[in-house]
Amino acid sequence: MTAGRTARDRVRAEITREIKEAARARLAESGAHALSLRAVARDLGMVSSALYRYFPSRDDLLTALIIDAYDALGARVEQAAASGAPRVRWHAACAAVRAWAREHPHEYALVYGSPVPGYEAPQTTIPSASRVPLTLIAIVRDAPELTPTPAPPLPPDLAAQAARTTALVAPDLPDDVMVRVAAAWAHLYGLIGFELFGHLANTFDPADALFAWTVETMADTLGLP
Amino acid sequence: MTAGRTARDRVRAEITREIKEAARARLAESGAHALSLRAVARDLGMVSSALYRYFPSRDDLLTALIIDAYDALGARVEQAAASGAPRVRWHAACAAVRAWAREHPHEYALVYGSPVPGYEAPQTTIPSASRVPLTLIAIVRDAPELTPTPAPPLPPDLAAQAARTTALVAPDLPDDVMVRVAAAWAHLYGLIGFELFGHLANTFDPADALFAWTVETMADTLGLP
DNA sequence: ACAAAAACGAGAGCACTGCTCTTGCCGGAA
DNA sequence: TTCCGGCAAGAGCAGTGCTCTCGTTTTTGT
Repeated sequence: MTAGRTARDRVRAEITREIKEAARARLAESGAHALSLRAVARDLGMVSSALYRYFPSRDDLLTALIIDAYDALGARVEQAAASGAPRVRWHAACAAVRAWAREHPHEYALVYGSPVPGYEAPQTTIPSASRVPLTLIAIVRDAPELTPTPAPPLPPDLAAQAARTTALVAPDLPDDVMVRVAAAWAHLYGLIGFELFGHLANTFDPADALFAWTVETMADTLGLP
Repeated sequence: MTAGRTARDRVRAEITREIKEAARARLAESGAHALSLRAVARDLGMVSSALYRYFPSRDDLLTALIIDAYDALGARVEQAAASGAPRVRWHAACAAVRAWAREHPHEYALVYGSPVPGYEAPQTTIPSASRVPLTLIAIVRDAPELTPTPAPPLPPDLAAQAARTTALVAPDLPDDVMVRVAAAWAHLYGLIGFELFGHLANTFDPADALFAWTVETMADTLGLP
């Protein structure tokens, strides 16, 4: 995507990249609510109006940063979960999400915290946002055999939703396993959110032990070998 | 706290209440990032500078709204979980959190989403913020007998954190049960966050079935009768 | 009961924001 | 060579959080 044909296209891609980089730097130290187009422009020695040639609005800049964050997190998790026994991959993937979140708290808050603008979720973010859950699903799908713990049977509507979802991403996955993965993914997200946003203060903070134990119980629930 | 001694104290409390009410109205329809002190002042027919007699900054107004939101949610959950068999109370409490979150999405995002300001968590919010987790703990503590599912043993540091926490809130609770409640609370938070912030779109949305099933498995994990 | 002190609402003003519009400039295509 | 489109710059608009000052009103201490 950076391969522009003409020289002008190439410098445009380059400047776009620099803008995002500067914005990411400001985001990392001040948070999304304090990300100002004018400040970013000043950091780059431009005037603020020039920025609008590259991003039609502040929200569009944020959307670009959101996609980049999803992709950075997704790549990190995919790499962490690339090989090994299923349970090892599971731990590695979960630990990678947490590690990235702790290293980039403001970017994590941008994508997984409360939606910043009047909230819209542009369709363009979906592929990037799906990378982490798809990785988790792949770990379970690739497991040779699962020995999950007993659980309540799925009511018909839940089974239908699970079937619709598996049809899209992992056709051979049993419905109840799909539901368990979704629940585990929400659990992981909840745990990291609690830690990152300070809801574990004075109780289970630092959260390393609680995190490791919970991830292990998730693997048990899924029946990963 | 509204019982001021002098007439001035009483009108001050009344105006403070009106300001919070107007701010909450704006919050409910526009979100925290669009909450403007000047707009609130206009709604009340005041000039913006007059508002600073009641709240020293915008963040202080938000903090007041956060405490109110914690208390509203806490009261709702406490009432929902007031009586019945432990498992019934558990379902009622979880459903109450979700219902309140769906009815007041922006307020929920304010307290449980990414921290809006440069993030500080004033000590004054702690008692209000603790009401929901304390209610969940009380349900488990009040259960006559628990038959939890097998789980990995607690590593020493996790057991120590759990012991420290139980000593504060439920001295007679076994450590591993405390850890399970904490994990369940994070799970609940994660599930609601996913639903509210649109991360279940096109998969498990509407989330009623996934929510009910997951809450049931949490009750199983805790061994609630 | 009266004066000092504190609290209050209104207004002007500062520095900042997102965003628009206009004005020139300069490089690549016809 | 002459256009024309993308570009940076600047001015400007409406809005923001917040501070300060200035009269007025209410409470408090003597």
